[in-house]
Amino acid sequence: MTGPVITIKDVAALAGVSPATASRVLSGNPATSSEAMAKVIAAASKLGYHPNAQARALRSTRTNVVGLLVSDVRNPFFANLAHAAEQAALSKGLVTLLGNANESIEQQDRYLDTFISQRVAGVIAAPQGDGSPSLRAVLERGIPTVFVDRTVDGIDVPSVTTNSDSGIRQAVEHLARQGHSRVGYIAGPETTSTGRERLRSFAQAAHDFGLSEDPALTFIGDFQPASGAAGARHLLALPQRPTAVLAADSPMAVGALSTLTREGIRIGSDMALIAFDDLEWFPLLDAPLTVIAHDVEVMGRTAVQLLLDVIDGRRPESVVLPSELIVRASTGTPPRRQVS
Amino acid sequence: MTGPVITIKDVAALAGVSPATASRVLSGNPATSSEAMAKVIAAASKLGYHPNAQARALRSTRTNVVGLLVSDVRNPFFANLAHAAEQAALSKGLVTLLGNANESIEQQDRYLDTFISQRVAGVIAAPQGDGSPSLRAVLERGIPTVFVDRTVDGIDVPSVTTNSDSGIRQAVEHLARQGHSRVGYIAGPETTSTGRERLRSFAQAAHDFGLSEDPALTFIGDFQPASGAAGARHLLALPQRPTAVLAADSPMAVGALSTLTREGIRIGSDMALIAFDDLEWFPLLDAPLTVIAHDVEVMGRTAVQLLLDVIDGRRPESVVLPSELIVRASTGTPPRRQVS
DNA sequence: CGATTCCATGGAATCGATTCCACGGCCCTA
DNA sequence: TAGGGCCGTGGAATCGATTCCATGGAATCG
Repeated sequence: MTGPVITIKDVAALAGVSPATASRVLSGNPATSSEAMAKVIAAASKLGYHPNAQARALRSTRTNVVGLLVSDVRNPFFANLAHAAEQAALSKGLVTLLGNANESIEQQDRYLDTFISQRVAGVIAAPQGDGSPSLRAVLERGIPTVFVDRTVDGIDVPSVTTNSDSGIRQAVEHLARQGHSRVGYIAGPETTSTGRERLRSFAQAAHDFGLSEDPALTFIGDFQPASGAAGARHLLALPQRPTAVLAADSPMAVGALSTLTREGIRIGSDMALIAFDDLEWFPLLDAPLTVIAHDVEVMGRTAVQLLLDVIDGRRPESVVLPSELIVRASTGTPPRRQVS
Repeated sequence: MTGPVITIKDVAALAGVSPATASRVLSGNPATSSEAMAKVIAAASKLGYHPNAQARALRSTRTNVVGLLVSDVRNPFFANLAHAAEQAALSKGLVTLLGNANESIEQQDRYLDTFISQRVAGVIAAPQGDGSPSLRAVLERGIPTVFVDRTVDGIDVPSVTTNSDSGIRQAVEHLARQGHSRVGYIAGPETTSTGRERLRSFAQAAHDFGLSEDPALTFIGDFQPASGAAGARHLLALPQRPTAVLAADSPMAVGALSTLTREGIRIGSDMALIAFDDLEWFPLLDAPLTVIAHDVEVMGRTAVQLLLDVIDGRRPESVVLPSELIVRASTGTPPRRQVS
């Protein structure tokens, strides 16, 4: 069943050199003669040698594995982020161990513990909560870490995040100009920095642009589709319905959209809708969706670059990427006069 | 910078036992006294001990890491599959190393080599091509392997796949009944088993139900959005346009949808459209999309179960899951009479 | 031409855990 | 009471690679 295991000794024996020399050749150490190099390489490929990463990592205390912790790969934002980061890492010779926290702090910690045990070269995380024990353990061990998309208050590591505030202000201003005064907001969970920040931005902008500050207009969701649907149901059940809805991420926007559509409400005329995050199919909807967009691709690549900087002992500055409003038909028409 | 590294010796010393005993306690070996157990556990948690997975794997030649190779996490089908498999694996105590082949055989091999070097406990792969060297190396080493979604001709490993044929026949029959006779097909690449099988099913069904067998109606894409758009452009440029289009996966369907919409073609009335794979937002489109659906969740869980069987030395039967047509408005109306 | 430096090489220690093996204490039975 | 079996424990070997250190031969310099 299990084939023969080829070790570096087998390679060395076939090449007629010592394991030490074989190791030097195979790990690119310059102190080797070209003839030894040729023989070792020939022997390795002849035997189909695959170095044992465990043994290598154990001795050299270095690995080429980075841990990437996201909250849910089914969220296209994180799928794209994971893809971008993974491709960027690969191009630098690093492979990615993907952890899915499932928006759960417990699962997040489970993966962080795994990352520690695997002695990963670094961690890129979209963290939750406010500094779980496992997250602190990662940092205490000095494992190079960067945050992506989200941060944790009081933990000072380099990060790449989106400035949600500008996009949200643009969105609120846009709605206010269209004549909306009651705008529902489906927020992310308060255990995430993005959930908190976007809510704060929305509240501030609503105040600044003279929208209703009725607390019932805010529904706290969990960044997943079902809570978007729940949020929409909540907003529809209010005695005074909002005329526009802003959702703090795209899965919740999809959930809300689904509920609104099922209730026979026409997006763009009966109700305006704006999503945070742009997806490639949002323009294809009946009423193409107005969104607050940001560049996931750049975010992923930047996170890898920051991590490499940290690994190399530098102390890179955090990066904040812009967000901007893209107006489409879902906010195309002014609100109907309130029948009330 | 780097914190102190806690080894099992430190734990043993604090607990007042030998490293051997500490190891037995920490790895659940029953041959330990309850007092030793208590002391070791107390010491380990006091020191914040995280076992070195490398050392453990090196000695015991077992790991709790499984490699999951998909072609593109940005494809929601694979994102959902990865999520399902990862959650199922996690519940069995396994963590997942995710590889993204990006529909490229070269990247696929790169990850497979990494899996070998990492000495993963098993591999779940959606393979490409026909048995690349790295794939053969995985199998020759006796690494437990299962295929998911796709297979490779001539390589006999347990797999969990979808019976696309039934769904495609239903789709073709449905279109034929609606009066369509020229149906365009945007196929997957011939380097994948799903690409080949679905094309074969479509051709056979087109023949059986009396549709045009004009080869120009088939466009070979690569399962990615851009090729769906290219396929749509190709079909629109034909002297005799088709009245319906079937796309072999959802990203290509989205690409096609995007092009068709931009060209001012109304889905459901000017042109029927069917996608393979159902996404949660497909019902939300202007013309909700008719799809051939299958259960990704079950596929992911089943793949993990098969892999565990193989790891335990059993020889499980491959599983074939059903697919079925879900009719929505995108194929709602019969084709317009050909103006030609 | 002798002394010094340089460099490729091999031997052996090492990383941190697991596990084989031997040992000693205890209980049970003859 | 003596002998056999059982069980928890510690010492030491081991996994496969890297890397320190010593060595010997070639090259360089005065």
